[in-house]
Amino acid sequence: MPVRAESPQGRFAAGALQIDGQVLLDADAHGKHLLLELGDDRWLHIHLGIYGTCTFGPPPVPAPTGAVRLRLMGANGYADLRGPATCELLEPGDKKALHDRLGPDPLRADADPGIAWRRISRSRTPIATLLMDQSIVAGPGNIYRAEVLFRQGIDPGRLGRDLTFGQWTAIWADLAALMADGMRSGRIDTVHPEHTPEAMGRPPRKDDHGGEVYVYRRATMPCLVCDTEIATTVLAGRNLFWCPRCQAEPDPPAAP
DNA sequence: GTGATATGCGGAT
DNA sequence: TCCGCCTATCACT
Repeated sequence: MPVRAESPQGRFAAGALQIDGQVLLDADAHGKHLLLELGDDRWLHIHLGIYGTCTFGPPPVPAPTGAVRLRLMGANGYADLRGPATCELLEPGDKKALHDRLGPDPLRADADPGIAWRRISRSRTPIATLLMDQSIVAGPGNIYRAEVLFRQGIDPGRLGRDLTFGQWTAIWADLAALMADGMRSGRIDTVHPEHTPEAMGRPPRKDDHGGEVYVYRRATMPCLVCDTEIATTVLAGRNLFWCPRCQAEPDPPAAP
């Protein structure tokens, strides 16, 4: 079944023309990169970046609203892509180069966390920064890095080489579980059932990013577990959040 | 209406 | 380390 493609916004008009009428053969994802196979070893490469969205709807296909970079239409509905950082057609061989520059993805069956550990265990960079480096681990972003470090009680400023293998194994397993859950639900929830506001007898929360979290964007709010004020700082241009008490380790590293 | 902000990242400095 | 990309949303006038 061929797919219809168009670029109402116009910025991907040439690409949409090449896609229009082709059969989508396969889909692949590595970290934050989505890849759709078009045939002849050609793949459509999409990365949403920080702004991008992809929305889906059933037929009938409505007039596009907003800046729709790419609209794909099939028998069962349509998909609208807005504001992606990347929307391009890859030439043969480009896909392999993409995989090669990305670290293991906790959601992929072929992922080898040992490859990431080799980099992390030799690094003098804070673990909170390493977890955002897609060439080390592919997939986690600013929410998961803050939340997984909280859940594992790890100081974000701890250097990669000061992390124990056990801590890394726990981080990896937790990321795999959290991200798989996020894929299923379409939102990021990281709070254990016993720490939900209801279970703790607290008023309901109003986080605006969609999910229940421990520390992300909760600066100056009390920690859900110990009531300590959540700390925040800008690390490598991104807002980092952590609980100074729950994530204080016996051998205190410098603040990030 | 205006401005700040956002689950990211590449390139310039 | 900072800037800019690119779009939508929300708080605030």
